[in-house]
Amino acid sequence: MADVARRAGVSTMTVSRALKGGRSVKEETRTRIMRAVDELGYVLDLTAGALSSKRSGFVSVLIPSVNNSNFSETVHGISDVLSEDGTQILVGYTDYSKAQEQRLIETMLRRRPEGVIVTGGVHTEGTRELLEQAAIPVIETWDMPADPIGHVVGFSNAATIEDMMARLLFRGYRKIGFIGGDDGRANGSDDRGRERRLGYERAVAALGLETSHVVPVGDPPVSIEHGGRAVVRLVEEWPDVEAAICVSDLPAFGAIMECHRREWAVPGRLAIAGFGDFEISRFCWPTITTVSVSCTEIGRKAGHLMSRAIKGARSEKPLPPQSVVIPHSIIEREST
Amino acid sequence: MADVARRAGVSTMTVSRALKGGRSVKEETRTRIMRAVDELGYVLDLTAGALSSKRSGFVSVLIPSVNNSNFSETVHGISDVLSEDGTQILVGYTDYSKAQEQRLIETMLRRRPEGVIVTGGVHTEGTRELLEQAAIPVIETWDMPADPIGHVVGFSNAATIEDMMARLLFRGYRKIGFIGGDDGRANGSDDRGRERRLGYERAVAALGLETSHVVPVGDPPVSIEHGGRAVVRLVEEWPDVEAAICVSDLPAFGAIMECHRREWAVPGRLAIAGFGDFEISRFCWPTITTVSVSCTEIGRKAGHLMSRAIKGARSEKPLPPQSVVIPHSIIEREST
DNA sequence: CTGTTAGCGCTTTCAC
DNA sequence: GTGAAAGCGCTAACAG
Repeated sequence: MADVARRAGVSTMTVSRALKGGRSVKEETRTRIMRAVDELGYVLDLTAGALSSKRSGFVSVLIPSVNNSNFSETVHGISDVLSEDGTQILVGYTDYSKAQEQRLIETMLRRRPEGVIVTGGVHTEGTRELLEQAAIPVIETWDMPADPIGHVVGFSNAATIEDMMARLLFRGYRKIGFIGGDDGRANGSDDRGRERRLGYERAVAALGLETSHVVPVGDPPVSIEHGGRAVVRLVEEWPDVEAAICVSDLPAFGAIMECHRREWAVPGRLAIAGFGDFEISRFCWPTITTVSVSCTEIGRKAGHLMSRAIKGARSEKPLPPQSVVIPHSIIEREST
Repeated sequence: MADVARRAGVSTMTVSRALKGGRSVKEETRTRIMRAVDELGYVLDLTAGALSSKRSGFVSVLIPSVNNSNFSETVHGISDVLSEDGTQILVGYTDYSKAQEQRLIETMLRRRPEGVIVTGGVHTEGTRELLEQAAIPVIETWDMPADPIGHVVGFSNAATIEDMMARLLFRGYRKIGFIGGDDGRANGSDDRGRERRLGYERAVAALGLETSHVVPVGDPPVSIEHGGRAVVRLVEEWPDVEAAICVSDLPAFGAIMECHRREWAVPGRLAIAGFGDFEISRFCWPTITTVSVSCTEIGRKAGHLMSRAIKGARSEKPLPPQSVVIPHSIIEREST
């Protein structure tokens, strides 16, 4: 920067201002500086800038898995919005493990992110302490935590499945099973899946169904393969079953393919519904009835909220904890 | 760090050494320091460390899209390997646009990454200049560039489809079409798709087929939906067609689902093959014949190579350009 | 609109 | 095995 300043005949401070844009630099001076920058091939060093200004320009984002397009879309939404502020994203994958989440947060805090966005509302005690100590904005997404750490952008996973149950009952189904939604295990737990199963169970109780059946599928990530095996078990264990709700569209798809193999008509012999409105569900045959939640919207809303929260923190006017509820809808398709 | 040093009765230098691990600090001193760290809830500031040591601990990774699990797996592989060195990843999505790629690289270089990993072998002139100026290790992946920037971890996309063609011919198919693989367009081009189409065309010529037919699908990302429409066009335009190779498993899946709808038996009426060995292809009905390339392995190999290259750069012994070829294989399943 | 001064919080380097 | 001094490259804060 000193080289650029010398070449443009100004001080480094003026170069710094010119490069940050907008602020109080005469147009002619700016032009001269930009020319010097180009001629020298100068690239601003944000590391030094971050140290000096105490603004890293980073936000940490933690999601359970790489291979779930729902979470990827949320990250995309966050990234789109925050890149407008020049904020970059540090992504971490927890593999559905809360211990791994804590480890990642520990590592990431060393980069002094200006905010942290996590998935879900269940975390280790250590994670909560780290985040409180860090004294930066925190957003929990994809769920409505009972005791939020900071801000929330989510929805009730249980409510989505209650709605799905209501819809299936309305369509005349009475013997409805549920696939997925295990409790926590050694390798991590699928909290959102468990919530969805709770929604199923609450609906069974509330709607006065006399029978119900849950087929667990093991540790997350719940995948296509699990759905195929689970649907066979469901039908074997409960031959009267008329419909199955899967914890996600992936096992729903696996279940449908397995039904094709066994020549069980879908929805004739068994209706199948999923969760997440994955691309696959729109083009599968039959198309899959599902719960749609805009994952990108979760990300965009979280991004905007984080942007506001960071501005608040910078100006010593912290944003009071916000809670944004993302709407969901039931999309009925051919599989029910 | 000064607070920790005071509490432990040492200098900041000793704290720094203790925190970096391994190096010359008496065990007892280290214990004392760690206790102080815990008591104070101290978190090391890597930003300051990076500035001082001139080692950012970052590597930039650029991939075309969030929503392609193949690329995500490659990132996962890179991240797994590099996290062992304590290196963090800055991911950028180019949306298949070379201009966007250049913009992202410009932005990321401001963080002084110690290396850059890009997807594909075609880039803007500006990108090449930026990377050369930066004088850091560069790895191109997912292709075998004619004129590499630095290192390469990839495979020949054309060769994979030539192999697929040979296999289909061996199985008795003669009238084989190709879906996808457009040339560049306004919104970016799918270079790997184009390479695959070239492989198809080379095979058509080399194997002495008299007829061939390509159905383009438009700008990437090529998706499930495109496959459904394209297969209809293929059959309408070339009623004799016996088999179709798709540029990826996603359109192959879409094509198969569309065939189910129209009651065109797969592979009876039309055999369909894809590329990428996506999870969907293993569980779809019928299961999909595909080209398998280990995406995670591309990532792991690139990660290891980057690790070596960075160590080389640090010790002033630059690693000469390496070229790693990732093997591929044809997986025959029910769809052919 | 521009410049000067004084750090940001660490690590390098050299000395002991 | 440990410490003291001197920055890394930028920007905040204030002055003009």
